[in-house]
Amino acid sequence: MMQESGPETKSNGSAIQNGSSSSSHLLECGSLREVRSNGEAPASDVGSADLAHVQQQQALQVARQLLLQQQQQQQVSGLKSPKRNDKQPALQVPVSVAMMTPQVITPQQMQQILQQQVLSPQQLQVLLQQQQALMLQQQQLQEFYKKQQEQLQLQLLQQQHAGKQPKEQVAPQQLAFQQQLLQMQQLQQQHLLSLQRQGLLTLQPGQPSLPLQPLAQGMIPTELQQLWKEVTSAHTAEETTGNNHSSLDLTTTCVSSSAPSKTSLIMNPHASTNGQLSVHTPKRESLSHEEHPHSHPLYGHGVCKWPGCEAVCEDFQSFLKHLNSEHALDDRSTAQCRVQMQVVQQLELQLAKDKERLQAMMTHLHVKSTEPKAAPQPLNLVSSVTLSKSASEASPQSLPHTPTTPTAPITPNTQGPSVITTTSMHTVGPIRRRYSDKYNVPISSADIAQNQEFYKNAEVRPPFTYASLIRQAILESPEKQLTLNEIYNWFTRMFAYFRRNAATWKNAVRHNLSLHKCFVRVENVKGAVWTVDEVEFQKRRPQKISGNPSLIKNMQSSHAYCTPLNAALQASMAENSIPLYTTASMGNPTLGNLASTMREELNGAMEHTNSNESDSSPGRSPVQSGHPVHVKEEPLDPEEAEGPLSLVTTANHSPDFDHDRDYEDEPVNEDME
DNA sequence: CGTCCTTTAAACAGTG
DNA sequence: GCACTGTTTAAAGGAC
Repeated sequence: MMQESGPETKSNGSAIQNGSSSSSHLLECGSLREVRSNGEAPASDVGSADLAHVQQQQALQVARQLLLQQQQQQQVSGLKSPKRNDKQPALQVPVSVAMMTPQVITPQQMQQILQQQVLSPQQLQVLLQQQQALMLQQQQLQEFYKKQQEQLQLQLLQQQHAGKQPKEQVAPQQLAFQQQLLQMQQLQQQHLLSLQRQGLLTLQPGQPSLPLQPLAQGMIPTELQQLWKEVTSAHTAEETTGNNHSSLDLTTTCVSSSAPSKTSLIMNPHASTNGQLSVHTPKRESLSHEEHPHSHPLYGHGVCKWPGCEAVCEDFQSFLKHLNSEHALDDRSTAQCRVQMQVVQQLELQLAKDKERLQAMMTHLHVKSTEPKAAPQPLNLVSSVTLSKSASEASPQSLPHTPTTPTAPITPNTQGPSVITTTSMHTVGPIRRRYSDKYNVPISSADIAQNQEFYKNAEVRPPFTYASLIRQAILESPEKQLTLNEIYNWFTRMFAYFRRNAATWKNAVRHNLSLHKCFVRVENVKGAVWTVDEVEFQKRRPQKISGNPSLIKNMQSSHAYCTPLNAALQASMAENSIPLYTTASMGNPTLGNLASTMREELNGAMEHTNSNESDSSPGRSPVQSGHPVHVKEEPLDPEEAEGPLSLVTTANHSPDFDHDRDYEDEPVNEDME
């Protein structure tokens, strides 16, 4: 492309740095195991009998894990094993390796898929989010481990002063605990699987005894908790902690994420930042919020996020009051919790299915990509599957720009989830494929919104026209008007794709602004701003409606419930005929809340999520789904843009992007570590 | 095949 | 003179 000769590319040479965050986490996670044995912080009062007991339990646990793993590998082989690395002994898969399983896609494959858009962005987004969740768990585990080390060392110091405990007993104890940690790591992956398979059926708050059985195979949460307390709390070692509540807690949260993160939730206030997949039970909340008041998953933006509640709570204290009064452990809460559990369960199921599908698609495409004729950009790859740093080094040949590293512009302030970036997906390729024409459907807010996180990070060309994007940018603004530069900024902020080749797309933006009558230039005090003439915009809408049926389907379904996650899920649901969604979840805001909660937690920063009203704009889906309905069956509400999208606008920690006229030159460095 | 639409590229003018 | 903004033209490609 010739755009490099444009004036705006002059300084791009040095600006773009390679992303560094993604791989390091994996590496750290991987190295955690090796480091682990170094911990020499001894500990406390656990007698040797207890120790023996613990070790016995561990042996049992390991055996059970192995069994479970084998079972899962057999039964779920369709899901993940197709591309499993065979030299990796199944029994020893550390979590860092196991977690790579979803990423076994080669960058080539990923790229091709992205370019061809055979996957709906929603599906990819779901995948990304799931990966983010996993990575977050890793991080939490790390933090947890560090904390544990610190505490153990503290206790060592104390005990050395007290002359209480001989050192010999401490080392094996530490070792035992480290083994526990190791197992916890190893269990993360399989636990996810087990969630998918067993899910929340086991989570019955009213029946604490029942749920433990399947989960305990992997976790033994009570024992773990007990062990922790024994090890860490010398002064409370005598106490028995395995009461009903604790088992309920552990069970509940084991469902939500994983044992390690749950443990950290309970015991390590620093480790619980996000619980994306959490099912929030009252009990758990009461535990976690005490120590982590700023990240209560049920509280955000002054609103109680208990499914279906949305009560306004000015501050956190009032929220706690509200939570304890309105959502106490009663029948109603329990029922709601069950519903939520089912929702999550379905989500997990769906995730599993989508993952399987993705895997199959990847496999399929990989075969094709090796064919001689294909491979439009055979060198347009990144080198590492694991989102490693080296990915950025393999710059696409036909794109002289150093690849930008969209290292999680999503959540600059929450490094955790952002680990999963699309570093491995960057570079759309030298040749702009005109696949977007297939989707030359004027977008609605929801369309952009549902994929925003995806496009924010993946350098994939959004399948929306410039006009649609410009309109979206303008409508999203508070005053429904933007200067040209602000439009530029919106593009770069919302789409990783537009962080390069600025001369080209900026020219296109200007061209579109001038060309389309729907964009009205308004002289302002401080210059000129651009606004949208919706009538004009609507006039040009009934265009060809063709293209990917699934995409359209996604669009359709998403409009009703707006949140991106919802959209993807619903689309997939529909395809997979999962009944619960259409009945239990769709009808009430539960799923919407869940989805937005998940999104929020992943985003790290967010504004209100009015998933109820936001941008459903039901009048749009017929148009977009190909039904040539009359253009203005519904007065187009400019407010619609303030739904999910505004949510993302604030996801960037720096709302002021006026500086990013040089965005192309300095892309998203802010969130690099 | 023609038309419409979109994208890309480029030239040009006005302005600060 | 330069950068930015805004307009306009042209060409190409895809969809209908």
